[in-house]
Amino acid sequence: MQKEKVCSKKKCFSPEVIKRLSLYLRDLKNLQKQKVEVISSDEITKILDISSAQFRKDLSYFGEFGKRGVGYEVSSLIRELEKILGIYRWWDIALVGVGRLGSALLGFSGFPQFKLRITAAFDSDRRKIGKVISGVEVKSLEEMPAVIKKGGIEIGIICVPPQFAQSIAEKMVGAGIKSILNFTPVSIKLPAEGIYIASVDVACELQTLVYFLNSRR
Amino acid sequence: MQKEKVCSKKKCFSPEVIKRLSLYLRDLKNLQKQKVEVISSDEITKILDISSAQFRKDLSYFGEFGKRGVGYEVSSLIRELEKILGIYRWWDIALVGVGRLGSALLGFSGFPQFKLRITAAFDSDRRKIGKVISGVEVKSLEEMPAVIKKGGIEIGIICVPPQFAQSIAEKMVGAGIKSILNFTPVSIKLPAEGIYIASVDVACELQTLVYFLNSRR
DNA sequence: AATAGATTGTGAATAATGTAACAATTAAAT
DNA sequence: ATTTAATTGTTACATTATTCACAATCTATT
Repeated sequence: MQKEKVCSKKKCFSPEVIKRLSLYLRDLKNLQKQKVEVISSDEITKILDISSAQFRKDLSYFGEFGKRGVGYEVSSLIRELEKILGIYRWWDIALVGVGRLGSALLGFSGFPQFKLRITAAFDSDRRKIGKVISGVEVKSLEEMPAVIKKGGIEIGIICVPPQFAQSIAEKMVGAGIKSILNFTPVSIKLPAEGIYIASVDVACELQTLVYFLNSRR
Repeated sequence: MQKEKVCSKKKCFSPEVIKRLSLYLRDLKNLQKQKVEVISSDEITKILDISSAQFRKDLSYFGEFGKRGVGYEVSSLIRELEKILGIYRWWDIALVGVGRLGSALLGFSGFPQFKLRITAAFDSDRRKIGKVISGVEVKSLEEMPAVIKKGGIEIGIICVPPQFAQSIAEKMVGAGIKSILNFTPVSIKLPAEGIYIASVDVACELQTLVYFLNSRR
């Protein structure tokens, strides 16, 4: 992922645009639950804490979805964003490392809303293999490549202990995984082009907060 | 947090610099475990997948930590980064919402390395109150303000169901919390100035991956 | 002591990103 | 049928972030 640019019909834009788009979608769905039917760029960006120009510009890369003088119809903008983001079919996910965090993710209720589902889970610990967690059977690591290939799974989540992250990532890519969400606190290096890696490092997030806390004295 | 700029002795820089600094620290510690004693900006940024100029520039906002012609002494750069990031004392954290994710975070082993520790946990579920998870006793939500005040806790983690996130955040801030890590899939709005909020939304991260997967066809 | 090779720190140049401003359009009010 | 008020889509502009490029400095070698 990193800094490569993306191009649509209109122009080139940064991956940040896509991140924001999925935030827009999230908050629009929340608004829909609150029975909001129409919203202006000004109102929604008050919630999101960004400028209304940015919201409009982000959308403009993909088309015209609002009505001048009126705003955006929530339900139709949701549909359009889902189309843009690829939420028109279910996306299967393979998770490796069924520790505390892995188990928590297996039970995460926020996935179906976005047509995401973890359909396979793997661990090297014999005691975990065979267990069913939130409806998903934990399989042995040896089975991973076959299961990923057979299921055509393209998304992987890594929550193994850090020392195994790199080799698991390589195995995943070898089996056909095209993008990875990495929860381990290590940088993963992949030689293959076109594999996307996103990382979540809780300690790093907190450290950033600590810096700002500390700098205010 | 968002887009406000930060200033040190030298110049103004974006919060992104701080995020990278904590990544540098993380990877330097990993290198130290591998007995690497000196490293050049070129070598470390190969691991990090950024340009060496960026690494050097990021550091330059805070001082000169390398030796020309040689590189950076790993242990001393770690010390300097810890100083910059505020890792010179322990930082206590209050966690609200002891569900699957909350429990996972309570047991997360990556915190002590960065002098972070969750010292208080709260939940509204009577069945959870009184339980001890990873050495931390779960207390009732009603006790939260007093415990936060008494302990001088300034960092909060929110992993409650989304509908409660906003009010929990407000309560936390009222009790003295200065920065929040939000794991719920909602935008939190705080009127108070100078409160930092970082968010981790797993579904959004995955959606971004899906977009890139999908756009490659 | 001088030279060669390596690597930092940083000002200047470039590239990317975000914002402002306004014409175009809509709907409601008169 | 006009006018008014609202709000989008987009171009031009401003700001911010990243990279380049090279003088300064260090170590090792001759």
